[in-house]
Amino acid sequence: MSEGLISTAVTSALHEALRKAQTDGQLRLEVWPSLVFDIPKRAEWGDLSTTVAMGLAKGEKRSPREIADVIASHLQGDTDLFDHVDVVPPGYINLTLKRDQWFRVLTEIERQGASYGASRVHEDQKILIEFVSANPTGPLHVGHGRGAAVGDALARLLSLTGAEVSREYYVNDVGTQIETLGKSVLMRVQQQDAGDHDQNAALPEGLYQGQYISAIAAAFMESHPSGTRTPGEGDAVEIGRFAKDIIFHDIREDLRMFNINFDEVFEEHTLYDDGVVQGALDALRAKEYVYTADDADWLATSRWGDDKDRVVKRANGQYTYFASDIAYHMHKFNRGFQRLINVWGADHHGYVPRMIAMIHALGYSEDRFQVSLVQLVSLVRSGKPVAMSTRAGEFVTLREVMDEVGVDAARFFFLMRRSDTPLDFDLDLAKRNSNENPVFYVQYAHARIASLFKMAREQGMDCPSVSEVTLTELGLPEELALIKKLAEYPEIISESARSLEPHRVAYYLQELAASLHSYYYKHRILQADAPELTSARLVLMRAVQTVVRNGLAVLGVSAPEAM
RNA sequence: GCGCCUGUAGCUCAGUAGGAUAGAGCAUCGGACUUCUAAUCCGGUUGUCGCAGGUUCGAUUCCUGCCAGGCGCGCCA
Repeated sequence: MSEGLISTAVTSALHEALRKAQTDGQLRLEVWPSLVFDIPKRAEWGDLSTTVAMGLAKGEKRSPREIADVIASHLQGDTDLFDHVDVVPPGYINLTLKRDQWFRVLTEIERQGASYGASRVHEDQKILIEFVSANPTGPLHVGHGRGAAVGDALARLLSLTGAEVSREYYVNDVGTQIETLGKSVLMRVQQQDAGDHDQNAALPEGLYQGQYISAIAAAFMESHPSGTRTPGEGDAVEIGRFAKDIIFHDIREDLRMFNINFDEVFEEHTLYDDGVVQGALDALRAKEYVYTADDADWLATSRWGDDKDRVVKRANGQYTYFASDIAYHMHKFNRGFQRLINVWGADHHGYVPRMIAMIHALGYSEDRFQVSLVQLVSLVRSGKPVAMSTRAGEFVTLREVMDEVGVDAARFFFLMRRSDTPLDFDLDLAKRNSNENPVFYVQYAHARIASLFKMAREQGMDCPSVSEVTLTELGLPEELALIKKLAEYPEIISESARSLEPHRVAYYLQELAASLHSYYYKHRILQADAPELTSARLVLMRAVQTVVRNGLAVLGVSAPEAM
């Protein structure tokens, strides 16, 4: 788990201390403990602390205090690393590092630049992240936007931690949906053809209601000039395909504008065209996981904890969506992906157990499949919720939100809460240019530093490299606090990637920005009469800027040079 | 009825692979602009971590039961 420079050094020191205690016969260590550090809540508890002694007490049959003393005595020998080591009841070991150790962080950030935070925790994993996958029957709404932001951030996090990641969009283009879409457009075409221009009249229950249907109808009539005949029922499928192409084109356009690009768009119909569905079901039938009952075909998902078995082929001969999903996920594994991550709306959570059962049926371990559930977004304006009703087609589109608040604010807001909790998206707040707005606050930290460098250049100062400055000039508590914050970043990234929780990065950035603003306000950086101090501070500022930029990049938010 | 998620300060939310006196932003009150961006900063106030048990040296975190809210429970997609 330890990925940062400091924690790597401290972990190996602790490991060494335990090993020595063992060879000296002071500790038995029949089970080797996991070496975990916390950042203490209070400064007087040191830079890092570990509860390892408390965990060992039972196995060693000694008090945590005694064990902590033994470990601490060995750690104290490492005078390069530790300034001092304290043991505090009931058995905490609190570590305070030499200031020089913290300065190494600045060297590391300068050396790694945009790669600072990267690691190899997911090395050799080939991961497929499927997200958005909205049906091409209407424009993307804000909920899709949140899923898009989350999926993309997960992709960035996982590839930053060493995985080979593919972003994929699955298009449901089989079944009744496209036909329903076709019927919806057809009705508007017929209306318009009959000279009825009241496009607000509701369509029958079950059809798509939005304004975009009328627009597509108009486009259809333009490309299929009338005069020959009025389109009828038989044209629904053709019109459906026509509409799907337009809608999907617009979806891709919205996503491009939202700064999200997919490596692959996977169309459901190819699973049927290429016999993948049939092949998957045959294979499962050979293993006796698929059986026939009541004229339908079932997958025995209850074998793996699902409430009941699930139909894959209906009595009327049609396959269910689940059948496509089985084939699709088998196909994902067959393409060489070790790990599959699906980002879904939380309203689909009931579908997860049968998916997990299916993964077992296909012969894979369930830890190779994860679903990240993304909860609803409610828009708030002037303190009041914005009315949204999918039924009446009155949803707010992703495009509208992007147009109103901008891509950066939208992405940051979608990612600043844990994705499995509902999100209140305050449109007024997202547009505000003040510290109340977290996106602004973080971006401003970056811009502020950029502006500082501009000013420095105007005064003939370039930002020096770490090796050229006297780092001991950085003696203020706020400076050390900033460096410690920067040192945390690699762990934030690896934890965020491990737990599939990008919001941790958003929180971290707000904390880092707060430390920066506070420091910047209190202490002047450019001081003509103190060139050594100025140089050291510029180096620190550049490190902060690098980390802010890197963190924003994980969220897909820009880091402006000026605001 | 069954299942999943959620319940932490007035509001919006972090924190929880068990650890020390539970945090942030907003709101509110009071301060700071001869300054590299005051687009900012500093300080004060705020808690039965839904309730009740259990496991543990130690529980907001794990287990059980309840309460409240959301979502889901088709040979729909």
